[in-house]
Amino acid sequence: MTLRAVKPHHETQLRILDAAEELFMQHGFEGTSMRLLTARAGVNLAAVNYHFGSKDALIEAVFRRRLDPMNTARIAEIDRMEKEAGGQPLEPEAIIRAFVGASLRMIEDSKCGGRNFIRLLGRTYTDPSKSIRALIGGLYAPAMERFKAAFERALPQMPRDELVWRMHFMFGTLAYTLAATDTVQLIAGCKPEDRYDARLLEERLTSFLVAGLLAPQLGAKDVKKAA
Amino acid sequence: MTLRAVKPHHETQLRILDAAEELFMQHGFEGTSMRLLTARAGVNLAAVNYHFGSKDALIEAVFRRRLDPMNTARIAEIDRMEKEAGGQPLEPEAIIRAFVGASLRMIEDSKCGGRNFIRLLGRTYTDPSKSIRALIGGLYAPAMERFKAAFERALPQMPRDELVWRMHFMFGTLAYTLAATDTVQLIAGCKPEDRYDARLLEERLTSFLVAGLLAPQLGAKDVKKAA
DNA sequence: GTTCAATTCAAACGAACGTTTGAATGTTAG
DNA sequence: CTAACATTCAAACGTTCGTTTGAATTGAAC
Repeated sequence: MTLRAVKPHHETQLRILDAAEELFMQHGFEGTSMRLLTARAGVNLAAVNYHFGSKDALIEAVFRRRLDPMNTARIAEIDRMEKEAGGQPLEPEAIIRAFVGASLRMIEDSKCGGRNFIRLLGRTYTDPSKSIRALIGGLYAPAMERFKAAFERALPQMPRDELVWRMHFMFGTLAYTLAATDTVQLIAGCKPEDRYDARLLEERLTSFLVAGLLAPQLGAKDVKKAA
Repeated sequence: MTLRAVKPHHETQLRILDAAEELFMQHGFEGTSMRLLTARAGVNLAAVNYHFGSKDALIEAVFRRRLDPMNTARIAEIDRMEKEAGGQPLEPEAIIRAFVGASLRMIEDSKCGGRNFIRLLGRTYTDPSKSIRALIGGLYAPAMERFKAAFERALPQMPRDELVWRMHFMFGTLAYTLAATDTVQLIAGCKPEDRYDARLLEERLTSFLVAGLLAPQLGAKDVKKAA
């Protein structure tokens, strides 16, 4: 035929990755069997092992596909903002927005299909498997270091370990918010009507995180007393 | 024999619950097989089905054992504080401390063995299985409602949906902090030396959460713009 | 048209899973 | 002692898991 379909560097792999993203989110890694996954993707059972090698390798590929570009974009945005500021340290709020925005923008982008991934990612931070957490940690490490440096420049008066803990809290708030989209209903008393508005959520989340990051620090006596 | 061991309302059940708590935390529910679990507990393979009925029923029992007393204690503490205040609304910080303290105190109490449970609990909020999240949600519902009422009295000027979101954020921060005790190292750059000091952590966490709860609210224009 | 490598396919592999069974053992009461 | 019950035990149940196999099919190069 004259009009050839573009070669998608093998569509089978994409079908598998998309199905895996959705099913891993719904049922977890161990709860998703290869038979269900390949059936959903419309490919043969052996296709995963042929194209990816193993189920574990597929899991890694699922995360790499989205996480690598996302964290690269985060770092690039911080670099751009710092260059734009001309040596001046950034506003804490701007740094937070750069980090939070990258996740929330993926929720909106339905074409990217990243909504499933974001929820999957949120719950994988606390996955029982040590190897999976190590994988995620490794993929996040460069961005984490970059943001820590930006925060240190923005908040030179804050002790190092205090900053580490507050970044941990902020990271956790974001992760949980993305993962547990249905737990809000538990607090609210079940009203799923409130459709996810990523823009509004970003404002609420940023406001919360900025306040937490800049919260009054413990006095030396408090730390002493606790120790 | 004359000296009989006290009957612990069947020690086998306790051995199973303790082993389940530890192994569920380490490997997750699906990642923990009955054979490994019963071997760790030092009981026969069939003991779980005999005493609890099924693996799912065991999971529920693991949560009920700790969660019911914990949330009962939380509600009792709020009731006590409100009675002590004599009709006056409570300080937001006091409410937060009542909620956070119940979790963190269990970490310290090594006799209770609740440290495993707390970490297990933290990651179960985002468990893929809908039935498990429903179980946790049901066990939390009464305490959640009680705390929401206390917050509404403490912050009468805050819109209802704003409060719901901020409680969601606070709950998430706590859950993640408890579950991902090793992710701090990712941010800090791997230093497991800093042993968990629950008292100090409570101060840090409370300071962060109070600031977040009382953060400046979005202006009406922001909400309008986003919608 | 033939060749050759890449991919898909149906079928099967051994292992591990949660659960059940029926006999053996321990415990309590008459 | 014995009857009745509760608990433990080794063994097996049927099912599902991730993976492998070897033949069939496809698509491009010569």
